[in-house]
Formats: sequence, structure tokens, C-alpha cells
Amino acid sequence: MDVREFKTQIYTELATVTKALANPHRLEVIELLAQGPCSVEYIVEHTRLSMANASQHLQVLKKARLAKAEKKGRYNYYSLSNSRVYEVWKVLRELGFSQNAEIERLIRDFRNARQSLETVSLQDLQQRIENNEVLVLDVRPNEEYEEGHIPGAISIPTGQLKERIKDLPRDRQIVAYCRGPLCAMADDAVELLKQHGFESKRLEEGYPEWMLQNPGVE
Amino acid sequence: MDVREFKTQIYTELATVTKALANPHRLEVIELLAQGPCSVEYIVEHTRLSMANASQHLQVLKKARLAKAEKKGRYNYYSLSNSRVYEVWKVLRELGFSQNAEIERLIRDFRNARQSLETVSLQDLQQRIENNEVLVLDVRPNEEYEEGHIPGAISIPTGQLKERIKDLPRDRQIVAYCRGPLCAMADDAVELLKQHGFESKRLEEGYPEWMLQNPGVE
DNA sequence: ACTATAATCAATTATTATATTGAACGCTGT
DNA sequence: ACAGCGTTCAATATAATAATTGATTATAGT
Repeated sequence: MDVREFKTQIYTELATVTKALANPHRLEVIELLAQGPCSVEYIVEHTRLSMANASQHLQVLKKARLAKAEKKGRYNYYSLSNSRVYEVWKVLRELGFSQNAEIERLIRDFRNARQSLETVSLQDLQQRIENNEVLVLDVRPNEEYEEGHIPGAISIPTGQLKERIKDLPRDRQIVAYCRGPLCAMADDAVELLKQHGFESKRLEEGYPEWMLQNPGVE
Repeated sequence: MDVREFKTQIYTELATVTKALANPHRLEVIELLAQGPCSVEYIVEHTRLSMANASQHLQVLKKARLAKAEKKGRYNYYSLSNSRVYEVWKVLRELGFSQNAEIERLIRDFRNARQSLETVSLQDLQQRIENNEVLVLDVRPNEEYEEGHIPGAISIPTGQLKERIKDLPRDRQIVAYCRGPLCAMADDAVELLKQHGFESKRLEEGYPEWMLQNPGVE
């Protein structure tokens, strides 16, 4: 085969995969799928997408082999085809953060307003879990916790935190985590906890990043 | 700021960067830029792009802050804004390879035809350079070699290899490398070398991948 | 069999991306 | 100052992408 033709074909294939990633809604959907299999309905509940539009975006991901679908009864559960997809998402996000001062500023302002600017890194957390120094709090919706969570973490979705806050211990720092660095649930949790006098920080990353570093662990 | 608005802005920014990557020509251009600063003319010579079109694609990359431009006289030299860009390119390529059997097949067939299927990994190469077991051959155009190369490598562009092949030693294996795994120059070199009775393999990766692993070294 | 629900499909419209052409700009050397 | 060259700009035509609407399909429970 001719070299030029070979190159054209490969670059075209690679661009097709990249195009499937290059949409704000699909980036958001990928972050949701990284938490575990999701029905189309679940995606719709957690985004601003209409049913038909969400379905179409999911099909774009599926066609590019970034996601796969499994039918169970009336529901169609989509999930990422493998962890490499989230890895690319992560590297893209990091590139965006490093190139784009605007993104960095947005996050800083957002976290500043919620007193969650100071974060705990994944490495720190792992160390401090071993030393039994922290309570790890999963503030994602319960469905996502059930699909997988950091071992030892307890589940209190952000919406229920206010009423269950009295059950939390005051002798340890509370590290809240959620879907990832772009997810605001942990920030809201930290804000509420601090208002009630707890010592609390958010995990800089989220559950999918923890999964990447601890493959296979539940 | 409202959570929804915050997310929309960030995902939109990230998608903008990703869109700048999501084009076959720009992926090819990025691979060229990863070899070192290139003028628009140089890009045109090594692709199938017209002058105006190449310029436009470069401006897309620049606008997304993936590339930067430096004017020297009549020439405008473009280069990647930092190594993170190539890193993303690399992860995207690996994702493409793993998801897409078609790409894998294309490369296998291509290399099979040139007897260059068996490759040397970067790690292997580094080990064997230390043991002085191999001759490292840079078969990229001389301009790119001058911009940076693997230490100890000698430069013979593929086009000149036939006439200079008699100068090569026969006591060591020859490892040829070029711009990366999608570049065919090393494959063509290996084919020619084998025809002349040399023992030769291509480096699986290319110069940019070597650079990522050895930052700052010339 | 009938109904409600989850998801998809098909058609339309609006928006955005891409390639081409020819003209214009800016720097260099004479 | 001017010619030549590399590059960019502007205008245009074409193609691809995205969101919306309403209709359709498939399944579970009654």
C-alpha cells in the first residue's frame, strides 16, 4: 500500500475517535459513565440533555467504540468500553487546565466561594487512610456508590448531608470525594461540613481517578 | 456562580481544545511539529496541504494554544506549546490503536510488506545503547535531526540511504528510527537494509517519544 | 391484549468546520 | 524603491455536526 494512503487512513481513523470526544456534552457524559454503567434516563437526570439528544450522543460514543451498551429489560446501560477512555479524558483535562488560564481561574473562584480550595491528593489520601487519620465520605448519588467506591468510604449523597451530619465523628478530618475535579458535590459537602465546625477537605480527584490507580479493586 | 453554568463553561473550554485536535490533517501536523519547529512551507512539503490550508490549520492549533509561532524573517516557525500536547496525541493514538482493529491491521500489513514487523521498544533500545550493541540510525530529514536526535544516533535520511549504505558497519544490529510509530521512513530503511544483508529493526516509537522519556536531553 | 415507560429513529433546521481561490501583507536582498 | 517570496486574509462553496420535534419500537407489568 502507498505510504500516503496508509497515513491518510490512519489519521482519519484517529481523528474520528477524537471527534467523538470533542463535544462538551459528551465530555460530561463520559465523566458520568466513568462512575459506572448508566441508563439513558440517568444521564438525562444528571445533565441538561433531552432524552433523544442524550441517546444520540451516547450512540456517537458507542460508534467510536468509546462506550458500550448492554440492554437489561427496558433500560439500556451504557458504560465506557475500558479504562483507557477515561485516561484520555484525564490527560485532555490536564492539558486544558495547563493551557487555559480561564479554566484554572473558574475552578479557583468556584472553590474559593465554597472554602474548598485546599484539597487532598489521591496519594495523600491513601497514606492517611492507612494511618486511620481520616473519614472518607462519598457524596455521589447512592447508585454510583453501589457501583463502586473507595474502600472504607461511607456514602452520604450531598442532598442528604444536612440531615445526617449529626452522625459524623468529630475526632477525624473528613475527606469528601465525588465524580472528579470538575464535579461540585464534594465542594458543596466541604462547605456544609465547615459551617458545622467539622474539619474537612475535598479530594482533588474523584472516584474514576482512584480506580485508574487501583485497577480491579472494589 | 451557579454549578450548571460553571460546568458548561469548563466542558466547553475543554471541548474547544479537543476539537482543535480532532482533524486528520492537524494530527499529522502535530506529529511534524513534535520533531521541532517547522515553517509553514516545511509542513506543506511533508503533507498534502496547500499553503493557505496549512496556514489555517496551524492557526487553529495556535488559537487553541496547542502550538505557538515565532517569526524569523520571512518564515513563521510553528512548534508545540509544550510536551503535554504530544503526550495527549500519544494517548489518543494508543486509544485509537486499542479500540480500532482496523488501524492495527493497517499497520501490521504495512510493516509486514516491509519486513519491519518486529520492532525494538524504547526501553530495549536504551539498554542496548548502553551495552554498545547497536548502531542507532536517524532516517528523518536532516533538518529534523539537527533540531534534536537520540544521542549517538547518526543521520542518514531514507532517500540517501541507498548510496550511503556501504559506509554502515556490519558487526552490529542497526536500529532505525523516525518520527513515530505512524511514520514509514524507518520501515523503508529497514526493508532496504535487510535487502543488503544487514541485521536491522525499527524502533517502535519515534524521536518525540524518546524526548518525552528524556526531557531536556539533546 | 393493553398500557406505561425507556429508548431510538427520522426529519428538519441552525450552526460550525473545511478546502479552495485569488488577493493582500510583510520581510529580505538588491 | 522594488521585486520576490513566504505567509496570511477574505470570500465562497461544500460538508459535517447538533438540537428539536414528533413518531416509532421494545419491554414489563397488569
